[in-house]
Amino acid sequence: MRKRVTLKDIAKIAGVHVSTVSRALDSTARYSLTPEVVNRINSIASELGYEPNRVAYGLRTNRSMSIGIMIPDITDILFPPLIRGIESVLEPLGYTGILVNTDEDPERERHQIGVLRQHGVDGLISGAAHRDDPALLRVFEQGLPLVTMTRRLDNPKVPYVINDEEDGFRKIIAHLYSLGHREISFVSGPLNLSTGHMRLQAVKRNCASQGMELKSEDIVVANRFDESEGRRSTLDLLNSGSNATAIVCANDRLAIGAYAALREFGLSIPGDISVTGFNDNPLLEMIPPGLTTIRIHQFEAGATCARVLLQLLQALPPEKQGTVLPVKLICRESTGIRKLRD
Amino acid sequence: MRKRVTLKDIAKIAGVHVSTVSRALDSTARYSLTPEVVNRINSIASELGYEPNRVAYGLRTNRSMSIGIMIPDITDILFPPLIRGIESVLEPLGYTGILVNTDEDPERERHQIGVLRQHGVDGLISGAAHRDDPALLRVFEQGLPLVTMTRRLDNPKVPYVINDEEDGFRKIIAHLYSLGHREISFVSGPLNLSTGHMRLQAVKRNCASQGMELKSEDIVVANRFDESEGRRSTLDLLNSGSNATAIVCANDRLAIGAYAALREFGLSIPGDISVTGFNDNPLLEMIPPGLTTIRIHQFEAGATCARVLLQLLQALPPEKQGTVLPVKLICRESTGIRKLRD
DNA sequence: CTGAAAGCGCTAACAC
DNA sequence: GTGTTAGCGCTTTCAG
Repeated sequence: MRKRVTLKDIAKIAGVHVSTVSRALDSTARYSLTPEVVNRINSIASELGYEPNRVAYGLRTNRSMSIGIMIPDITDILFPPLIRGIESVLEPLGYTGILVNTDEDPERERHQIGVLRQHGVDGLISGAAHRDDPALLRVFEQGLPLVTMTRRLDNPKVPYVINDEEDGFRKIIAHLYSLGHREISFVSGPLNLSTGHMRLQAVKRNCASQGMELKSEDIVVANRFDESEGRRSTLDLLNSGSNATAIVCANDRLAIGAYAALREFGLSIPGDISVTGFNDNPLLEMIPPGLTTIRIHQFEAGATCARVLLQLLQALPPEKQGTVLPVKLICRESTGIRKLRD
Repeated sequence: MRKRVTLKDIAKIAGVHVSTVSRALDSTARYSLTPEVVNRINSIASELGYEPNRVAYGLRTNRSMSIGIMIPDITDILFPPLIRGIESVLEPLGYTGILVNTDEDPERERHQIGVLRQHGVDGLISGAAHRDDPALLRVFEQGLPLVTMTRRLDNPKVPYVINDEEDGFRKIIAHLYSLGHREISFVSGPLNLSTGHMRLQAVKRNCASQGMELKSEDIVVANRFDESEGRRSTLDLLNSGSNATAIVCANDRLAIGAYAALREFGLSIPGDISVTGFNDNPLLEMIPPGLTTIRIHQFEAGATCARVLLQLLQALPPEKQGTVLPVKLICRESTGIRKLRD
């Protein structure tokens, strides 16, 4: 491979010292040089196709200009837009992201954090946080800038950006109530994730305040936020002979699983039973009946995380520890007026 | 932030020289030391939570242990599995991936290549290659290990891993023929991409050899591999009054767009017209009618790319310049026997 | 305004 | 077997 051009190469040609070249190429240090020499050096640099060596820069300055992005699984349609959001604010500032998957496995997460450390990332954005997450907590305590995305730790000190789950389920419950539903069942996400936990709390609270029934037999907890668990959970619900007229799901993937289960039982949506989701995955519109759900701002969530991290990187105290992004109810065809009892 | 533990710290405690510590921690250099001192150093290192500084390592050895992964847009469901495939082989060897999006924009691609260079990536996997791609060609000529994924350059020297598009469309055309179809139309992908170009050639060739008609008016070229272009292209086709009884699409997303267009025309699939795709996106099964398509091995494609890159990194001549992965026909409900003319 | 020199943390000859 | 030394490419004091 052809050798890279270095400051030394430029210095030799320009007949100046490397430190002069370094200054000429650094917009904040340029001021101290003769414009003439700055121009000469710049033109030589671009002629030679000089690319600064960030590895050397990083060693010297202890800033790698890279940030770690941790995700449970990039294959989940939820995460790519978040990543683009992060990129949209970090890239213009010269940062690059190193992406790793944790598969919700704490051991793997620990390992990946080590890898990111070794690379000297300047900060960390985690979309893979668990409520109790010793590895992330240690990162935080060691002072490496960290913000969690879409999820949060139980520990309130760790900066986070999440969606307004409370408001989302308030809207869903109110919507169902207005359609005449008085007893619902809930397919919850895993409770070791803040999303799982908070959504369950939100549903309980809002049912109570609306005067809707949510029996404990009508709550089933999925082990993962995915279709197969959505199907399994819904089958459990159906087999238990519940009277609920609507199934509220903690996210869209669970709801799609619920569709499958209901189909197997020969029940129609929303004729026999209504179903709701959370997130508003883009492909949803193609899957009939269109799912009534809550739209979150994925791209914006990523971008906000990046902005918060940026403040942390500049050692500014973040404006606030946690940011809660607004959400919106999207009504489609999966919810209808309560079926009359026969 | 708490200062990182360095070799020097360990050396001081162990009462040896840094180079001794370096050797003790390097499994290939350990042999030259007393087992006793190796053990002592290792235990001190793990006690202190030593993490090697890859930036320093990289500067010294000129190997960053990172590889660049270029993707048009991570938001496209096609790419995440490829990335997991790459990761599955590179990660165990200690490599990490730096992911960048190009949005099919050559200028952005050029920029991202620069960024990756600056980070000193040891190699590059591009899923964003264009048939004529000066920027990638330059990377190749400069000797930076490079392999293109799922797509290839026209220049046959650049290593690539692609799917067997020829065989895929052979299977599709044969399938349609067996259902009685004799005249089809084709929604092609962009011709500046090898996938677009090769699929068009494959369809033409296989129609000819089967004795099926593919009029030039029955070919419409989409500007992007996405749903909106699939819809637009299909509308063009329908408005032109073609006699084709099946619409072959260059990928699944175009086919989903075709579904929308046909729905708007009040045509039923496959009653009035059959539709086929390519790729077999996982969510497809949920969208009725189930799309008949070609399944490619996404994860495996990524993994294969990584393996090829690994050979290149060890300066081994790759076993072959190009790898073509097998594909499989998946028959669902979007194809049926040819509608009888009225 | 520019040069000299030190050093970030690590590896790899080369000594002894 | 282990220590010494040099240096990867860069930034940043300190001189002059």
